[in-house]
Amino acid sequence: MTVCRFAPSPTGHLHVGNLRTALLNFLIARRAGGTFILRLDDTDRERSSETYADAIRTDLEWLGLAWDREERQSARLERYHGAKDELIRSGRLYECFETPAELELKRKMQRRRGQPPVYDRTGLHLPQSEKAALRAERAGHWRFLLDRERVDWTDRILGEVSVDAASVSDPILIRGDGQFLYTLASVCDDIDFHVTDVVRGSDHVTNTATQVQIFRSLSCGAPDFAHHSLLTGPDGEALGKRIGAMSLRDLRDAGIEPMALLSHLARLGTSAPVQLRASLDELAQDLDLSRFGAAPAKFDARDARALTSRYLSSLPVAEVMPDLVSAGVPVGDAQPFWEAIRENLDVRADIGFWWRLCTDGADSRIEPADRDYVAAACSLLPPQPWDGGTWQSWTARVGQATGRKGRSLYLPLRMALTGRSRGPDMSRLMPFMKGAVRYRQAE
RNA sequence: GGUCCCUUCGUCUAUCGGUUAGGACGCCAGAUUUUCAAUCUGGAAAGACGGGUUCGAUUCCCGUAGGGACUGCCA
Repeated sequence: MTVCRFAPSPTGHLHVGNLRTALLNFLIARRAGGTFILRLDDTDRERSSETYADAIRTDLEWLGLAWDREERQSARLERYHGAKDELIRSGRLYECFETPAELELKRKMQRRRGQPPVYDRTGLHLPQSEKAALRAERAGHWRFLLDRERVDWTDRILGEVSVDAASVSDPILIRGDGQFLYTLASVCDDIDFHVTDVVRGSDHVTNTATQVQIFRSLSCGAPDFAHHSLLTGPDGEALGKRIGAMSLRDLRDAGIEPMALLSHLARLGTSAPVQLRASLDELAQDLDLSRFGAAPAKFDARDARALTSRYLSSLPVAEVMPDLVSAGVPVGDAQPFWEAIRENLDVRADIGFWWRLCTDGADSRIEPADRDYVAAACSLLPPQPWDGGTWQSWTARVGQATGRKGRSLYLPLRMALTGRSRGPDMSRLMPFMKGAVRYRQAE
C-alpha cells in the first residue's frame, strides 16, 4: 500500500515550489491507489498559525489535491516523548548544555581553523555530576548520536546517493524548551503512518542521511526517497525570497487555472514535454520520477498563463456556466456566447469583460488615418440588433464602397467596434453587441 | 571555510564517444480563415571555460568559473 505525505509547516503561504512537492506526492499516491496524507508540521508553536493552516488547505482544495488523511504534529507529542525515551535507553540520544551563543562561537573558531563546523560531542562525554550541575542552571537539549559512516540509498530521482554522516553534526532532536524538532518528529510520523514514499526537495538530502540512522535506531526501515531539484524564479532567484511572489494565492488571484498550473509543474524539470491535461488522473498516469533532472528549474508564471488560456479554450460550456451566469449572460445565450469567446480568453475573468463590452458598449479606437474610412463604414452599418450574418454582409458592402480588403478592411472595423485589435470572431460576437459604441479618435 | 549537487537553443530538456546536436514551450515568418484566435508549414536559436584520455569528446577524467543545497535549539 503506497502512502505519501505532504508536510508543510503552517508558517507561511504555499508557493509553487511547495506545490511541486505536494503534487508529486499526490500523484504517486493516486496512481498507486494509495493514501495521500496532509501533515501539518506545527511543532513550532510560535511560528505556526491556524491562519496559515487554513490557507494551506484552501490552496490544496483549489487545486483539487484532496488528502485522505490529515495529521498534525502538535497532537503527537506523546509519541515523540516515547521515541525520546527509546533513543535515550539505546544510548543514541545525549543531553547537551551549550547555549546557542556558545555553539556559534565554537563553529566560528572551527571555521577559522579550517575545520568543518561539526559539533565536538562535548555533551556526550560530560560526567554525570557535571550534567546535574548544568541542569540546575539551564535546560539541556538533546542530540542524536550519529554513526560516523556513510549512508547510501538509491534515490528515485537522484540515483545512487551517498552522504558521509561524519561530516554532519549530531542533530539536535529536542530543544532546551522541550520542543521536538522536525528531524525526529518526521521520522516518527513516517513510521506510524506507514509512509512508503517520501518525495521532497533536495534541500533535505543531508537530512535523509541522519534520518535514515534514526529510522534504524528505532528499529524501523526507511521509506523510499526521492529528492527533486528546487524551483527558482525566472531569473534564477530562490523562491520565497521575494515575499509573496509565486505564492499559490497570488497565482489564483491572477486567474491561473488549476489544471494549467498542475500540468506545468508535473513536467517542469523533466525531459518530457509539457502537456495540458484535463485531470489529475491523467497527470498521475504520465508521472515518471526518473524523468526529473537534478538541476534546478526555473518557474515562469507566463508559462502557466499561456496554458491557462489554452485550457479555457478547451472547456465545454457546462464547465463555465457559473461564470457565464454570474457575468450576467442569459442562459439562452450561454452556448453561442461561449463559442464566440472561448478561444480568446487569457483568464476566466475575461468572460465578464467581453460580456460587459457587448452590453455596456465599447470605446472604439480609430487611427487618424482610418477616420474617413471608419465614418464611411459606419454609415453603412445596419442598426442593432445585429445577427450572425451582419458582419459578413456589412464588411462586404464596406469593401465594395471603399475598395479595401483583407486586414485593412477588417481591422479598423474591429477596433472601431471593440476598441481592441484582438478579440473574438466578429461575426459571432456581433449578435451580442447591444450597447452603444462610443466613437472617439485614437491619439 | 567544508561537504554534496548542478551547468546543452530564451525556457524545460534528449544524446548509453562517431548525430546535419533532437524534441517541447516561447519567439519570428509564410499559408489558410477576405477579421481575432485556432490550425498547418517553415525559420532563427545551444554544448560555460581550460586542460587531459582517445583516431574521434556535448558525452569519460582533472581543473577553473558560475549557480544551488546543506553546514540552525528552522523545516
